[in-house]
Amino acid sequence: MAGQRDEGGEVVTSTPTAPGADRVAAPRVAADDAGSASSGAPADQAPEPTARERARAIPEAAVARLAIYLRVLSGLAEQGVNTISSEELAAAAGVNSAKLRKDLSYIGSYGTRGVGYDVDVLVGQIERILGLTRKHSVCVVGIGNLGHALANYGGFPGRGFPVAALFDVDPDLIGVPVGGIPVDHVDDIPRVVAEREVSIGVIATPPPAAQEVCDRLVAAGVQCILNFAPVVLQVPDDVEVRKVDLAVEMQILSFHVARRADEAAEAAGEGADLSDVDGVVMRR
Amino acid sequence: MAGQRDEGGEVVTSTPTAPGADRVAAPRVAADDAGSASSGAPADQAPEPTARERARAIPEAAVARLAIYLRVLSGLAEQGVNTISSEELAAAAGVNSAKLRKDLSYIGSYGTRGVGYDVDVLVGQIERILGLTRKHSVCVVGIGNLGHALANYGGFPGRGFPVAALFDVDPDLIGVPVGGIPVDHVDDIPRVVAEREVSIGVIATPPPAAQEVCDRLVAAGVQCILNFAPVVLQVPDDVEVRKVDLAVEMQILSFHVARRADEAAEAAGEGADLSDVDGVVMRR
DNA sequence: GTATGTGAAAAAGTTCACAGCC
DNA sequence: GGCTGTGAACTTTTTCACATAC
Repeated sequence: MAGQRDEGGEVVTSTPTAPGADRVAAPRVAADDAGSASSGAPADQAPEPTARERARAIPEAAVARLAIYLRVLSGLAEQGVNTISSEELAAAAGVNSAKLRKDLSYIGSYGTRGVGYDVDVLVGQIERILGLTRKHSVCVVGIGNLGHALANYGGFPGRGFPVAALFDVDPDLIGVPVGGIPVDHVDDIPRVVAEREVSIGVIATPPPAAQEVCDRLVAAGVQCILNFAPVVLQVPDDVEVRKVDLAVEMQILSFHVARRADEAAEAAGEGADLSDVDGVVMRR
Repeated sequence: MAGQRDEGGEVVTSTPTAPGADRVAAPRVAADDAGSASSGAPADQAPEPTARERARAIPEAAVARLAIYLRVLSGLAEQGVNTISSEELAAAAGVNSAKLRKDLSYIGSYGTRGVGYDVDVLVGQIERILGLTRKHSVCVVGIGNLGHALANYGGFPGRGFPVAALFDVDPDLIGVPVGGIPVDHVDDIPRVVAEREVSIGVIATPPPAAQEVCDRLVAAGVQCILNFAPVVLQVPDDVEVRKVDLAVEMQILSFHVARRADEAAEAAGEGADLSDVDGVVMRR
């Protein structure tokens, strides 16, 4: 049990105008010039799923879960576990096993029937699909409390995401090393981002500054942004934004506290009603 | 445009065995304990949908968005805006207007056709639904980099979430005030949580400690947890867990970077195919 | 004329359940 | 006997489109 939902941040991307086109194999022109299928990318016809196309077909929700499976699997690998069944892995990841198997099926068939999955193989395949075989340099903008904490992670979660630059506007901070990296002025974003090939920008500024910082990052060529500022960022379609929003998280919890209280109240009422029905008057 | 998805954390709750039962209005007997109608906002009076029952019916996904609308609306209210259309509000919140209207419809009908919504009314209603009319005391466990940052928010995002207690295991930290609140030892969780009526626990410990801390919080009666540790927490069905997972967020961004690169490559390949179709043999 | 509120349709995501393979 | 991989059924969420009300 312990059903789990997961999913995070916001996605602000290419929003395909034609809905559903996402999962469908490239439509293209109907006229398939049969034989002429060139070696390069034989989309239709030939099976050959090609990691490329497969990546396209992975539901957004499954991607988030793959990252979790990866973490669980890495832990298992360290403990020397070699093989695991979908049931076990699902339990460890807090999802049900059918979902887990379906998620894994999006990336290919790497299990062995009657046996389970090889942990190392799975780790490798998920890393490949998530693009973790490549390093993604990160910059953090806004070196306040949170920015500090982020910078000090020194090499973002699980490595593969080295922090390559820090930015702020505070003159007192410029040049000061935080987590080993000197802070640059936000005006230098274009130059530094280009020089250090930053591909992911993390925004940890106060809300009023977030949109402008975002615009600068985008202008500098950053296409992926993780936003901690409680602001809805407006970005071009080709930029991906995910957000981490404390206030929203707290308020969702608040909603559930309230709902729970209401249910309790309701249940009490129901109990009372039933008592009445049963002829019993005292409640509880 | 700029379609947005949103949703965060994980939900590990009551998982109703009967699917779909969630959305159904409480069966109950008509007999509603009349008097209990909260004075503040006499909703519809006539059929009395009862905020209680309605809250049950709000899709999880909509709740997260309501929190965002609330923030946008609060900003507008401060700017002196009195009325707003679904189209405008949707744009500001980064969703499409149909979705926004549907989301708002879950909480009631507070708009005026041909006009739009009264900002203050909407703020009030969303706050009510999210349970923000009540204060929810928060405790933070794990006063490291992140815990510090969280404690220093001093009164969590948008107030209504006062930080009432801090916990750690480090003897050097015990008694030291952070953000004005002295740190207690995790062994004191039961006592302090009860005394200060903490209803939300925030876990910012290193991964290995997270599950145990979680168990202690749950044992102390905390039913809502916000987890920053990169660990899948196992909790009873009646406890709500949401998580904020840096590594997962980064990896999802990584996936999109990779996908984007693949698409670019594919597009190049497709161009070549088309050349073939056109009778042109040379690619590129 | 304008904009909400909402049924009905479409899409996305989840779960079931079992054939297929070890 | 046991476990994966997946089509099909089902649930949830999103989008459409328009009657309804101002």
